[in-house]
Amino acid sequence: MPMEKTFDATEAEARIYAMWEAMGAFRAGANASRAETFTIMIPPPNVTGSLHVGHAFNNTLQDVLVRWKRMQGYDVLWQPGTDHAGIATQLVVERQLAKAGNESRAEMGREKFLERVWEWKAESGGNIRNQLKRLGASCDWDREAFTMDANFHDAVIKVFVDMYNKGLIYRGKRLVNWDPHFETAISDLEVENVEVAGQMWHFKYLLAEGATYIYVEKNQDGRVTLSEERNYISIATTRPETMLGDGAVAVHPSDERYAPIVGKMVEIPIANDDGSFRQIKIIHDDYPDPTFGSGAVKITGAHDFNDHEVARRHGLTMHILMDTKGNMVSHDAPDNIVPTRYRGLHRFIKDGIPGARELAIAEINARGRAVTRRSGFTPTPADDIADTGGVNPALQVPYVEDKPIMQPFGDRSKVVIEPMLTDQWFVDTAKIVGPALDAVRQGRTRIIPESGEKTYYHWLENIEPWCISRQLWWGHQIPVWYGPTPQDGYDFNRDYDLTSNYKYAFCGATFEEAAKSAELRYGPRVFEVSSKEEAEAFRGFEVPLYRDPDVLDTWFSSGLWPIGTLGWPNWTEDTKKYFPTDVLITGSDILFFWVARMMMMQLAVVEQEPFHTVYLHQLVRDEKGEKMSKTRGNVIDPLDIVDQYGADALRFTMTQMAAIGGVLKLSEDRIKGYRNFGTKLWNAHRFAEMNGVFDGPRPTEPPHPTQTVNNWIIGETSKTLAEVNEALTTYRFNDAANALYAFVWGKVCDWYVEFSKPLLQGDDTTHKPETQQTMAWVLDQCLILLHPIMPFITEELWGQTDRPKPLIHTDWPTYSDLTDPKAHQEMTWAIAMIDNIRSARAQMNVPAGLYVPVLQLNADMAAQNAWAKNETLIKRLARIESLTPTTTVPKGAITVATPGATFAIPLAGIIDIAAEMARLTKAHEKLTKEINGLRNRLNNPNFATSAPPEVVAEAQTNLTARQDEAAQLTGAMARLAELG
RNA sequence: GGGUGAUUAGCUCAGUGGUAGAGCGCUUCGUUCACAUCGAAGAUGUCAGGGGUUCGAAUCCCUUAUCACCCACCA
Repeated sequence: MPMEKTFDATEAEARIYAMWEAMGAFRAGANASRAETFTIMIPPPNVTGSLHVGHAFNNTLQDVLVRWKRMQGYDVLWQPGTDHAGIATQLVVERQLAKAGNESRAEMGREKFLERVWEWKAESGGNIRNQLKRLGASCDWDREAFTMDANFHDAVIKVFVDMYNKGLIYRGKRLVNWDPHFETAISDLEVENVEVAGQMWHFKYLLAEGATYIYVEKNQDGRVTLSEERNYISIATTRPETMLGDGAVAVHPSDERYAPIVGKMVEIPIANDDGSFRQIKIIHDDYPDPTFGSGAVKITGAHDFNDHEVARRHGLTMHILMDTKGNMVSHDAPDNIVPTRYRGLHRFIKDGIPGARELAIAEINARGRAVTRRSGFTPTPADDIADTGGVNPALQVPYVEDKPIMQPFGDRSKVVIEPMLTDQWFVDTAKIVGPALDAVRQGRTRIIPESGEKTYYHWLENIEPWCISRQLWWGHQIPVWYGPTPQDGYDFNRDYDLTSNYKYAFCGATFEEAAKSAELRYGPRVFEVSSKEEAEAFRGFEVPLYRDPDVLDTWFSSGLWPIGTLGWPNWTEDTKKYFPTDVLITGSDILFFWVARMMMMQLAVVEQEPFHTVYLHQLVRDEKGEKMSKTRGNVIDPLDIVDQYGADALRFTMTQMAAIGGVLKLSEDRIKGYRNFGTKLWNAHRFAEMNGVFDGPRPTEPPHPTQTVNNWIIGETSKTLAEVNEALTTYRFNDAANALYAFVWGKVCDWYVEFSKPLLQGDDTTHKPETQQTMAWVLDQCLILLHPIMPFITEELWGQTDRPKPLIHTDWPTYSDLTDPKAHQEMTWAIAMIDNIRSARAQMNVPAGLYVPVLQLNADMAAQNAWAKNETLIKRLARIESLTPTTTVPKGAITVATPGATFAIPLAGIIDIAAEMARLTKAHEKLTKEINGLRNRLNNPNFATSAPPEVVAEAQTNLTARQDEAAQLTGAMARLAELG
């Protein structure tokens, strides 16, 4: 049955993928003919996720490598799987519950809620897998892993316990980024700063007991610009509500303005419940910048990262002002410093309800402790902010503020992050960072592009402790149980997050394990309870231990992805065989989140690098270079592309654009272009089929034909193989795709198929069969070489004939350079001649279909030979009727100069002499320019002595050739001039 | 503030010392003869500006400008 005119991607892709799966084509070790392994771990997408263009790009590149290596006979494992994605997943399920009007998470309790999450995972966790399949991803799906699988969980817990026992994990009260919406700590890396128009307020902090000082301000020349007696220090802040927790006011030691009052006390301008004002000290610290604001900074140790450092240096009390929801704390504990009227208020205006900030401003304003603007400040209309709630606008200064926002990953909401002083678990990264740095520095792991290494060093060399606890339910629960501290009694009645109440911690993979160490302290009286409330209820009985309710940061578990998916902590056959893996392919945006952590953790756990190469690919943007986002409405859904143009077109486009570095701007026009490429390949096969090329057996070895064209295309094929190998070895995916595009379209279709027509369509008993054989072989090579990038259409074309194996398991070729130098030279000449004749004809408006007689004025041996051997082909492609040697050129002929030969096409009456003269002049000018350039180089004595000989020789050859051509043109112009 | 990278054809981008490239778009011509998802021909460049190294620079160095991203951030 003859082939269809085009490839039906939708129908064929599903059928072919099913065929591959049915035969187990993707299984680890499938088609392995050698012992070496090649392992890639998929960067696990969120289990909540659906495929976006970033995934499509990332997985296309992985699949290209995997298919290439599999065809080469490596024992290939591409390990798929998904990440449980703590926050994102918990949120999805919570929203679902709310939507369905179910009990909330809090109402249903931890156990029941987790059941719901697992149910949800079972229902929709497989979406992304099916989407990856549509792309053609050849993962070993039988091994699909999940970061909450039982074995993976064991690995995670074991690592926690080991690291805990080695002192690499500790619990501490630290200032962390706090998400008041989810009420959990988040990683520094998850915070994104967004510029917003904010305000800065200036307030007077009065000196205690009516003290005064002379405030002197100087300009840069040291001249006094202001000198007055003051009883206050001016403090600027963007967050007035935090002044309730101030521990001091800091000024820079070099700041002369405040030298007289350092060490004195000032009053916080918000009254305590009893009407008094809390007093704090003015201290010296290097942190304040004397040139910014008033140069004096209020220090709120519990709610600002910089202030926190200052407070620690000076041993200041850190007053916690807010609860886990971002409201002012309302409990009655004696250490609550918040005045009664502020308790329970949100920290700032929300839903139109004024919060602590607005109340504070109003009170301060009423007391006249706002600082009016100093001279030199010109108010603008923007200063009159609408929602000031009766506040004197004079004391507000507009200010561009960087607000920390929860990074808008997936479904997470944007919420302003609050620095919070809480008890959290940390990895002491400084202790494990060394091997991860050395691995890259010493080249055991290479990062591509190299700039990634610099970024990697920069971050790791300045690494901060890693907060790994999250106040969520969905995730790996921290394997630590708390027991009572004897001196505190059984005191669990304080707020878990907001107190420094120490509890004895016992770590173990299971309760039994943790209990063993607990018994060393308490004796054999411990038992497990499910919560601290329950522990409280058992006060006075035996010793109740309750498990830390927090879970581990998702990145802590995904940091173990390479080894955890391979069976570790057991050293299984798989672990031994496939670990360490080979290459990690991922976006540069998760270099710190994930790559650096995998390096640190694998090295800490098994002292091996998890992979030898990290390829950081571009981030995908829209055609304008903007991030794709739902709000911008510029999202390209890769599955829409697959539906419309087929997976191969998308894959080829992405591969072709995968240059090293930069961003990838995806546009639909390109995809369309590469869909056309598939059609072109398809039609070349159609041509072959119609010409009996596939009638005989397919040659598996390069044929040895007699015809120049056949030898030529075999040589070109071998060059392409070398280019593709080189490109993929060096991760230059775009080079591989471009080499194939240029070969298949530019060489095979544009020239070889055309050249082959007279041979195939004649009935010569040697030329025809050898051309059929050669074309069959060449087209097979096209399919093989393209398969890693365009697996579907190539497999479909491969299957047009009976084959021993499907293409996916066909051996990647190993032949080396098959170029026949004579064939190469002849074809180069023939192509140049055809190009030149076509060009001259087109420019002189010779009808395209018209066969013309051509006169040969002169030709060197090579040219004569090339003509003689390929006369039929050249005549057909250049539309030449006959070639006649001659010494005289008739009137009204156009001249065509070609390497080593000059031709004339007599076109009396057809041509326009002026146009021909213009054409020749233009060509001559171009040549002259080149000749001058070459001559200047060669005439420079330093060139001959300094440049490599082959460069000099090449320049000389080029010069001779150009001069030759120019001379021919000059002759033609002279003849033409005689006519005119 | 620190870091990294970018600036090449109308557009999107390759190109790490040896005659400036691709795709798309554009212009002209052309469909019985694999393919109009096509073919043939053509036009288009101070390789951001300035300086330096070199026989030779889009490429290496310095500098200026603009832009992008990452990290840290001024209360």
